Amino acid sequence: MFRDANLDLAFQALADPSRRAMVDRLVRGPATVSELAKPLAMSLPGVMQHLAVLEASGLVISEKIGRTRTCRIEPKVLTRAEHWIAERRALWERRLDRLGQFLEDTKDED
Amino acid sequence: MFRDANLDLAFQALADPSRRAMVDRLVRGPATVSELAKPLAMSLPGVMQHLAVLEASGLVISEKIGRTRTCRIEPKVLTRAEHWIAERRALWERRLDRLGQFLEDTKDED
DNA sequence: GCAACACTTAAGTCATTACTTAAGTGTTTA
DNA sequence: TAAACACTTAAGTAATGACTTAAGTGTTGC
Repeated sequence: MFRDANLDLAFQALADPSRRAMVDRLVRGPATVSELAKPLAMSLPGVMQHLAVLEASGLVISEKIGRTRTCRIEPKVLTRAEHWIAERRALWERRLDRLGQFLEDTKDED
Repeated sequence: MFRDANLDLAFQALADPSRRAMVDRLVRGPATVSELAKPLAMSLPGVMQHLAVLEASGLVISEKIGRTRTCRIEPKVLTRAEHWIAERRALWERRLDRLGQFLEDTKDED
């Protein structure tokens, strides 16, 4: 449970606005490196490096055909990150409920 | 929509396993700095710096009473991060559905 | 009052990140 | 076949991150 390198890489990847923009583009369908680069005020090697981070995290996979590389989302890691947060929110809400119940139960005890 | 510094900070904060361990502890209820530090093989100033990152991201708030500082989760940012992912997953699933429908519709066209 | 306690600040180190420009490699098109 | 295209590699730089140790501040218990 501790030292989940997958989550490290996933959240790290999502922490950068350029990479989130790339993910945002890719959930709408596959794209080439150039297409991903177009809206980003950045050199192509810069985009490649972001892509490498996204691939290392497992959020994105890509395949080269001829001279163009096509990238697509791989949703498993995205789902895992979402679940990590959802579980913690559930714990937090459960605790709030217990707290509310406790306050309710002890409302007029003194 | 672009340049969402809140999400930058939130995902960045969650990218570190020590900070996730702290969040994990705090969703179960408030804790002092020392309590947060105990399971982390790290000096207290190290923990303080992680706490500063968590507070800067808005994931955690803390209050000092006497000589002890008590930390607690502030769930808004956690929820926002979860929603960012959930929206992208929804977009991705919607696209898969459209694609499936398209394949279904054109199944025996040739 | 003074020692233990619970942080807190400061400062230094080493690694990683987010870029850049320049110079490739292999593929396609005219 | 030569130029344009779509990356790709390499290398350099400035900033940020994740720690550390040492020294400090204010609070509490004896």
